[in-house]
Amino acid sequence: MPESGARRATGRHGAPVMVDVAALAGVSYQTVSRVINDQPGVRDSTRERVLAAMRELGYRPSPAARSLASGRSRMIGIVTIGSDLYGPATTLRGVETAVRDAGYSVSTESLSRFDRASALAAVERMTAQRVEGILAIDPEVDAATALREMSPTVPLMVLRGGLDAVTAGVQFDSTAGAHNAVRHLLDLGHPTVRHLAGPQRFEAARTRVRGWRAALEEAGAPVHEPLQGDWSARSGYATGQVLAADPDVSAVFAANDQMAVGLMLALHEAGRAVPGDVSVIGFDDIPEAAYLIPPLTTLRQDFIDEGRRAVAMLLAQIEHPGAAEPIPVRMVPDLIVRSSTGRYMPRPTTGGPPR
Amino acid sequence: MPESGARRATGRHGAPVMVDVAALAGVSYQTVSRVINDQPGVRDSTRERVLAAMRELGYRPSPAARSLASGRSRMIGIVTIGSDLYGPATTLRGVETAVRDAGYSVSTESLSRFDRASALAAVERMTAQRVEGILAIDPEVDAATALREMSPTVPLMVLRGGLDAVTAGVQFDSTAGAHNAVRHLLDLGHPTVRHLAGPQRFEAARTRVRGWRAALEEAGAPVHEPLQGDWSARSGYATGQVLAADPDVSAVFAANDQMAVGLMLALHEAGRAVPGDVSVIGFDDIPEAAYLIPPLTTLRQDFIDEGRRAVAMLLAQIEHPGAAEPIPVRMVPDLIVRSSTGRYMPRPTTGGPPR
DNA sequence: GGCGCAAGTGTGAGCGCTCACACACCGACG
DNA sequence: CGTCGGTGTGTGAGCGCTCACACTTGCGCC
Repeated sequence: MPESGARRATGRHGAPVMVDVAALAGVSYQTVSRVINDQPGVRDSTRERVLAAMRELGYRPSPAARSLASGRSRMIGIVTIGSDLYGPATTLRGVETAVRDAGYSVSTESLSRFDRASALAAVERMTAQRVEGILAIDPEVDAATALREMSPTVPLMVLRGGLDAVTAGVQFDSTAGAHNAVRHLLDLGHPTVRHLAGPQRFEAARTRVRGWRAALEEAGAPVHEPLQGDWSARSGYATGQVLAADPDVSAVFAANDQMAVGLMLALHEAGRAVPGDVSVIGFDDIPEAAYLIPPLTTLRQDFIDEGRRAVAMLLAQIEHPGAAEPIPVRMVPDLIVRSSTGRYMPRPTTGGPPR
Repeated sequence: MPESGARRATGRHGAPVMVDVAALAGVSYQTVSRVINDQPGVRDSTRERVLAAMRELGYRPSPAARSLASGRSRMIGIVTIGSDLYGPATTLRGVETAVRDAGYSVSTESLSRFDRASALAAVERMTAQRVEGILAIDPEVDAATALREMSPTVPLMVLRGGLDAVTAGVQFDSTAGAHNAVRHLLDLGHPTVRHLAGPQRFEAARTRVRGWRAALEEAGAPVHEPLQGDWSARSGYATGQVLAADPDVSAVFAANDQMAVGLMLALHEAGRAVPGDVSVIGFDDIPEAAYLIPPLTTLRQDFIDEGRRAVAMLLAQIEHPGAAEPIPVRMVPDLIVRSSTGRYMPRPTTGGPPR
């Protein structure tokens, strides 16, 4: 005589387990298992009964037991550079959501520095956790190389890790963004465009340099050595002071919005108006970009979508090992024109007639 | 005759398991288990031998099996509001690091909206994953209430969730920050300070309002109704336009730096100089704050440390259930004075004698 | 009417560990 | 010199599931 409604629990730790559900529903535990994994071969009426029993007991399958018995953890490891940077942080959000939507759980690790050593250590920890796949977001270039060279026990996908080859089948091409930024400035009449680059240990930074250089060369404009920043407003300010001192500078493409912030302050302090004297363009479209003084022209990238697609590839790889030629995917950021860029105004030559 | 050096593997899925290590080391699996969990009662020489065997085989214990057998997942769930906001994001980093350092693994869930329903759903999912404790960062106030009311099967800690009571033993008092911000402005001679508040469904926003109001009342300064923003630069801009139109406004305290960004643009566009006509103070000290035009005076909070302390409390609660009176912890942010705040300058009265 | 066959259901074993013991072995004690 | 109590080690069982089967039914078929 089953005391229906009573919350019995057989499990050592109090929670109801599969046999409890089975007993309540009057079936074997195997049938319960079939229902949980919604496998075929269970009569609808039976399924309903099992479902009801599960609900009544508040039963939830033990992930540990499932994973032990099945050999599958249904967990994806995400390793990312944990920073204040808009790009990686946003990509992470997209990736996490996509993974979870696919029914996997996520183990995230945010590295303060995504170099070779920490990459390897992180992957090591992920492996120990028995993840079924690893997604690396924005590793430094040498870290990406190390990851690729390592024989991975699980599918590994590197997002924005550089090189032409790719681990898990996609290759995002993002030179287009920088190219468009420069094109925009050139179209505005600027003789050339200076570049405030990100740290070259990141592929995203290299990509921007390549796009910038290509656009310049295409247009036959002079190419000055890019200045080096570290993504921060601080570095944008420091290099901005250098740029501000050069009267020939009329347009600057910063590799991200944060550096553009610092750059604009340096320009402002030097008495050079934006966009009157110097046009500035950023990259990323951080939420504040539209509210800077002046509102910043920039490029918006769909990080969420990028993350989503990367996840799709990774999961495909997990679920159907083998297969899949690397598919090149072109990421074309949108140019958001605001007030920090304007027509080229030749500066009045000292000692000569203006204009 | 053991073929030492050979990578044998008994496990169904290829990886070496405990008995493999035991065989190689010439002990029983139980001894291997003792070594892994570094329990006492193993001779040093034996321990060494086991360790060597583990290394040779590249053995890593199966978390699923451990957790199934021990009933402990050694996993902490973190639920947070996943946004571009500096505070929660930074706190999350501190929390994650602290949890991992304590030898637990982390399951993070970033909610786009941390309201009642999503909070409950997230906790539900965490519970299904069998986490041993849950840490909620910056839930909306009603979500915090719901979490507290729910009978939690595991220790639950709410960070910045408001109310006076606390779930897991700490109570962070952060009214001091807002108080100091206002005090600073008052000391500069401003007759009063307007407040650009964050969304009141967040305790952090309410806290700032309380601190602001208290400081004003203490000083006997007039208290105007705070304006409502939503943490974004966008909303700061919108409300900033209102403020800019009021010639009596000489000092504004924004509940976060992002809103201050928008506010400053609105002021600028209205031709009101910062800090000449209006002083602005923010909150959080985002990395860009020092590079805005003008560099923003703000309050810096040690989010990392806050996270660390919260984790310590949670883990204490997990490891020694019961015990622990709520300990009030006072968070006193540092006032970072930059260029967006200045002495009060009475505006020239139209038609009357100046000053 | 006995056969095959599908659909639905149950049984045994085992995933890789930890727990609670049981068992050796050693020196010290009366 | 037998017994006690430690210290180190091994044994049995079982955690809550999934896997690979084996087994029932009911049905249409020759």
